[in-house]
Amino acid sequence: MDTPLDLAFAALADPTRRRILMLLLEDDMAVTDVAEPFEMSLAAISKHLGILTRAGLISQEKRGRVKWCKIEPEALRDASIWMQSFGQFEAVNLDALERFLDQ
Amino acid sequence: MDTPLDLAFAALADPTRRRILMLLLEDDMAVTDVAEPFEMSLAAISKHLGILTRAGLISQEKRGRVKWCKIEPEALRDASIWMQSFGQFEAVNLDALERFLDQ
DNA sequence: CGCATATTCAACCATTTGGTTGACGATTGC
DNA sequence: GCAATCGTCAACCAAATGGTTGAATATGCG
Repeated sequence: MDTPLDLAFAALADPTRRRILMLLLEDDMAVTDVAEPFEMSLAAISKHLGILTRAGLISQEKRGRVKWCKIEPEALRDASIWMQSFGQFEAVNLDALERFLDQ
Repeated sequence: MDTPLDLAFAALADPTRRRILMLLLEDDMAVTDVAEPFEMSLAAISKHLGILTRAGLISQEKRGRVKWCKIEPEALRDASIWMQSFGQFEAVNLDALERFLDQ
């Protein structure tokens, strides 16, 4: 039972997957072309793309025999919002406030 | 060889650890108190706190026999920046632009 | 048709992860 | 001093992760 947030952060935790996202930022790409710059098998990249897809960070559409990969930055929004709110509420840390006032 | 980004995202991928961060948002806490609301052993929580510490998301300071856990939102900044830039560059996706212009 | 290309599937493997339990070291309070 | 408390360590376990290879499935091309 992984939440969307679980899936997004877990997907982003792998450097290969972050590199893939960077590639797709510049252009939609076929699976084979995504795999080209990596020193690992096509099957491995295919798995990574599956993880990114399940996390909603990319989408894949098959046209003919090639499957196009497209970035979906929408899914990053929830994760980003989570992190933003995390940063904001920090101001409410009472211990830190008390220590500050005690100085 | 995990980068700071790897460590931060991996740490955030676990819901237990995100709950811990939410707890620590309200207050600095001792390890035992962090563990209290969770249905798992103290040792497990201690491990989670270690992971959060290595990721730089919290810091721990031992005063007497109790170890205080404090949130460190600074470490989220890099991850947040990464995600922000991810969203921004999206506008440069040429395929998407071309499809738009073709409409 | 028949071959090449694009991608996934299935089985397998080593390592990591997230949890447990029980023993242990450090600190505090009566 | 001694018992209780705080937290970690070590050993162990099951399941997930990230990779491999080889076979299988579409699809396109000459």
